[in-house]
Amino acid sequence: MPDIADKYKLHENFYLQDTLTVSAALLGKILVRKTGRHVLSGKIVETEAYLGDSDPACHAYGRVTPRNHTLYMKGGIAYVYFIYGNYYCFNVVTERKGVGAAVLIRAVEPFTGVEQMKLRRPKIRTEHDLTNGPAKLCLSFGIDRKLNEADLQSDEIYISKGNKEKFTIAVSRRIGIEKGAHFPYRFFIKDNPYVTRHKLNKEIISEMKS
DNA sequence: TATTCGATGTGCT
DNA sequence: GCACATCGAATAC
Repeated sequence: MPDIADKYKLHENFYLQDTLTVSAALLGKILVRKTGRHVLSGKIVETEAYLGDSDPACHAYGRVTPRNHTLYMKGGIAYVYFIYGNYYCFNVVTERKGVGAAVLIRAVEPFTGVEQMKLRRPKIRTEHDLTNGPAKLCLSFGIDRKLNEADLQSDEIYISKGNKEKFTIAVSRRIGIEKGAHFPYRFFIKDNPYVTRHKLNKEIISEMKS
């Protein structure tokens, strides 16, 4: 069943651009997840770029393995990995086949399907806790390893254009890593309440307008 | 409010 | 064996 939002899906060429460009450009776009009759969606408010086999923080650093081979596929698919024995993180693969780069979606602002998200996360305290973190949003959106390598032109998960609002993009170091930690590869919408709460929010390296 | 710490399973060395 | 792109409960203040 076609959905009105389908015609606003980001074109596959969007994902073939430079990874830092994609990482910043994804802010304000809408992540859409369809499960059964439900449509869950949210505005992307925080991302991190992982630049491929030359970036020591990227899973593609080093050899090709069963886990990271997804990263080397053509941009425009999902890379979902399991972490810390409990959680999943959702990435968008970028650039040409063989580059090994991706953008981690770290936080979204819920748009539709909030009640369904709450059913999946009955213990949250505030609405922010639904999606202000990479593993939290995967829980709320029902994203797990079954979506690894999913085509972002598919209906089960995709990203569409947002509205034309203007906002300030802030840039900081990446969160939760040790190798390659000093690179300014984290992008977030300044002052958006759904951004991950972190001390790096006060250590903004640069800003730009969307 | 800020910081610490345990849970947990998988992939790679 | 150990590191790990996290979370949330417990603790300290």
